[in-house]
Amino acid sequence: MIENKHCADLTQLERPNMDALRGAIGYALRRAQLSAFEDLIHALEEVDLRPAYFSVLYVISENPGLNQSEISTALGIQRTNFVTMVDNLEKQGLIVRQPAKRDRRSHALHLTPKGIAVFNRARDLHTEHEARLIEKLGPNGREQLLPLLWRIADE
Amino acid sequence: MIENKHCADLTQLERPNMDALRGAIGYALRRAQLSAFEDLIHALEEVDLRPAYFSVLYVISENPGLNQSEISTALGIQRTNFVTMVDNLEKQGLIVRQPAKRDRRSHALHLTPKGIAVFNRARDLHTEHEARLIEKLGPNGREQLLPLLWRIADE
DNA sequence: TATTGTTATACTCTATAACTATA
DNA sequence: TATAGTTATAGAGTATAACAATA
Repeated sequence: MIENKHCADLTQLERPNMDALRGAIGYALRRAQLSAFEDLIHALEEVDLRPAYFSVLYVISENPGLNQSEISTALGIQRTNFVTMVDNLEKQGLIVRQPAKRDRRSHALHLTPKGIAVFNRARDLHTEHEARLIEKLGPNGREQLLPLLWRIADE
Repeated sequence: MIENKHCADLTQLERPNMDALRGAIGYALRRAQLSAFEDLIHALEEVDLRPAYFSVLYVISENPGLNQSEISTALGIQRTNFVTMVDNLEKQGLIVRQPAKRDRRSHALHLTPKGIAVFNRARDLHTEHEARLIEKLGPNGREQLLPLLWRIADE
């Protein structure tokens, strides 16, 4: 008798056997990514940024003056969808499109002073998020995990 | 002089410095998950299944007769969105909603004979996909990676 | 001719509120 | 009163095709 009659109704749901799926790398990657993003999305609400927008500010911050194609390609975002993201970040007053000198087709992206301030706060929030993940992973977990993930992601 | 004058035009794009982002666990998880799914999505095209639909067939296959809430909860899919997925799988003739015996509100899900055949083929395609990931990860890569991912995903 | 940025568009995924029938 | 399933709907995110300006 596994069920306790006194509290059996607390959970009517049968727990499916998930053993095989939990052994699938892609499924585990998906669930881990969703769990990590759930935490990050919540953490970045304070600065009104979604994870993808934070990553765009990150790349611009470390590479000011690059054009949209260079940034979107590096992030794995299609140019066409990147336009909307740049529009939104510009509306928020966080970045500006400046006329590029060498190629008049392209726009050099830069953070505004407000963009720098918001990004600095976002980076702190992200660092706290990262610390929570590292605590979950345990000793050396991050150092083991990162190279494995990039072996899958690179190329 | 890094650029070679004879082939400099092959890549006009400057490569952004991505070092900091590549050290972020969440970003690495995202890129790895997208890369893995790109392969799986392509692999499952033959059987006209998306990864999430394959995971549903997987759970039903190993747990026939469970209701929609039990399966969707285990997969982290909201009940409300799960309805459309069950509709689509039923339209494809892969599963059936059967009247549950104990609770007339719920539907017991089962694979049809066609569903079993399609799932068996999908599982083979998935096994080949998994082998490609394992090859990328190298020796013991999978055994190191899986527990780390579930440490992040569980709870 | 090729590339940068853009618009338009469509499809998938995800999230919330409210309803119905049963429990 | 709570739960299983459903509907409706809105917002992200993602994909393709086509265009103007510039290279």
